[in-house]
Amino acid sequence: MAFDVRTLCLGILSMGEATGYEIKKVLEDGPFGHFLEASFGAIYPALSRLTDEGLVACRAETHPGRPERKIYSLTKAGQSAFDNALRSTPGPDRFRSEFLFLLLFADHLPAERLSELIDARLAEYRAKLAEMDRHDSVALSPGMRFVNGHGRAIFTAAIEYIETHRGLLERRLGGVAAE
Amino acid sequence: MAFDVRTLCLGILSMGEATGYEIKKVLEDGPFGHFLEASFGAIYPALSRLTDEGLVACRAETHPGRPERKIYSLTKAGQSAFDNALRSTPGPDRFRSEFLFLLLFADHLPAERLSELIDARLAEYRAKLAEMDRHDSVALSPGMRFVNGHGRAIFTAAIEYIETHRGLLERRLGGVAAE
DNA sequence: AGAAACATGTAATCGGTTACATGATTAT
DNA sequence: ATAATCATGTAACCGATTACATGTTTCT
Repeated sequence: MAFDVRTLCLGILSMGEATGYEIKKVLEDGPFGHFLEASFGAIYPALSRLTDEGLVACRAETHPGRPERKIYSLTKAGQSAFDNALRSTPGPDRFRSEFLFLLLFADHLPAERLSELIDARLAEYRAKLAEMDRHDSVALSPGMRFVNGHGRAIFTAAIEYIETHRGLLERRLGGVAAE
Repeated sequence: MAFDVRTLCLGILSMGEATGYEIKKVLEDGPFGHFLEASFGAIYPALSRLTDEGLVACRAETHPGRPERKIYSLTKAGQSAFDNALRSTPGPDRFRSEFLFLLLFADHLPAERLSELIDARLAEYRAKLAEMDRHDSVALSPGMRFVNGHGRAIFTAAIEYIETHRGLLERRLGGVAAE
């Protein structure tokens, strides 16, 4: 079994019951947000299918005048399916960056725009880092703390690298050799 | 225009003419390999379409008894299409890691298997790092050097983090508090 | 008053992977 | 001998995104 949205749902539900909406939120704002994501259009159908297959159970809370709140939880079959998925060897990490692709061709860009781009990205990274710092003050399992720390380590390294080496791209007409 | 395989091909061809096969190789082994990839099944159709649209030109070398070698190069229209694509704002970085997902549930895993997994991943990261060090000794454009250095910075940080914090996952029964 | 959060779901579309098909040459 | 590299292409399939459809409640 691959680590697709279904497995993702199983994993999140193994931490406790949740609705589709909450799964999406935890993926967006939780300590996994920097390396996991899924859209509603993927989560809801996954949850239905998982229910049909008996891997999750669904309890509905009805509030008149609005959509039901469907609270999902892992069944025993779901637990063992997930433990099974956990036994498979994880595939390679995938990192794709349009930003880095752009920087490859930094010399095709106006200097001003290049600097803007770098500043903006740096700001985003700093914001993510701050978010991760916030996560760390919340009570987390060892796995989550490790993973959150990993994210912090990587973003810190990226920021530091970009800050100290951006001159390589922005200094167009030679000059003092750095590093 | 998004940064899809077509744009990727345009970008690589802007560095010089190449065949589909070579584009794939440069993506696999070149200094971009850690954040860009594409399969033959995506590259060849992209190149055909780009030819139909007049963004690349194709010159075929025929060698009797084997498939033609089709050498592609950017046309002027292709160059401006690429410069145009470069003007668009890059989307967010996407990083997905099944490995990290697995570590989230480290407590569900047998201790031995966990250690194996970490060791294996560490070895892979070190191999990638060594590859990047090799790339750096080759003459590279500033953009490529920056990007290659960025990869090195990130992999170095990841390795160091995992090495110094793996105890958080492997030490199951409490013990000395670290960090 | 208006935006954002809460809440679920479907359908069209898409970009891309995987597997298949073919076959010569070169290195181990 | 056998595997790897060179070399191009097609077709089936897939997982997922985006946009759409709907409607309440709460915050600003």
